[in-house]
Amino acid sequence: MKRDSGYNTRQREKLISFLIKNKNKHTNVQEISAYLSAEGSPVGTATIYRQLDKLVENGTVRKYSFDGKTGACYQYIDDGENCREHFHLKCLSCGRLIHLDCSHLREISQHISEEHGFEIDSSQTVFYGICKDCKIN
Amino acid sequence: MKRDSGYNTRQREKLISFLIKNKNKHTNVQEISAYLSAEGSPVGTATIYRQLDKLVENGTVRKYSFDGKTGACYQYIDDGENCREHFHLKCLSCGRLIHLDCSHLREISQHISEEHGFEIDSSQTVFYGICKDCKIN
DNA sequence: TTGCGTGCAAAGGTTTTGCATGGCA
DNA sequence: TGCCATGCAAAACCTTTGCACGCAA
Repeated sequence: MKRDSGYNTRQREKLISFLIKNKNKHTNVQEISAYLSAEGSPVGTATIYRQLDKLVENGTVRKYSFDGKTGACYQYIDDGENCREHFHLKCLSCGRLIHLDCSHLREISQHISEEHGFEIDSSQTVFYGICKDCKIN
Repeated sequence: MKRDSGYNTRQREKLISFLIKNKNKHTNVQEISAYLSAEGSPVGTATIYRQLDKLVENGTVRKYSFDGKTGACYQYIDDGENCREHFHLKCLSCGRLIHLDCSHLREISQHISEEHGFEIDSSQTVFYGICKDCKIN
């Protein structure tokens, strides 16, 4: 993972700083832009998109596309949690990202690989749905 | 399921006809519009969206929102035939969207629901990876 | 006749792109 | 100095909406 690729600009630092601070939730370009402006370090929208693209590319950030309507969401991924080994569940209601390490699920990769010839990249794959807590309410 | 709700207009018939003819694959508004125009029965984009909304509403059509970029995909749902839930595989290399209807995979939803209390929305969930063809090359 | 359906054009929102300028290494 | 990064504005897209007219029932 080439986390340090690219120049180290003020905009990039502010962006990553914000993403890390909000790594426990998903955020979007609008939110990022508003925050950075309010903080006195405005960053152009185009730049935000371009930086996010790179971060998604090198695995630092994960991108979620729910509805084309709402726009994409982004979330910083911690190095420590080895997210390549397990799957993720993203709650469409509360936005929580659940790390799911389950042997039963690991069979899925194997099955799809053997029977369908498709090699799943679990670091990019996210199951969307409604989590336990949100289902109750 | 109130399949016969609404007026029976020429536009609606042409649209449903096209959807049924392509029920084995995903289509989108652009494709629908182009086809109907080429066929000599052009239908306004707004009308297509409005009709699709209704069809999705009453369960005749399923809507998929993968990438905000590509726009939404739609698929006619047959009672009994292809109305079972299925998953999608998206090749990160060639971009192909593979439509995967497999009983083994259907267990996944059930497992995650029962063991982890998470209700998967298969219309939003996509497995990312490398497809058979791209793996060879 | 009634009121939903349609088409057009305009508006809305997100994301991308062109181009000149700025700034890291 | 050589490139990459940035910002602005414009463009590209997909989708929705307003409004007058058309048409099914």
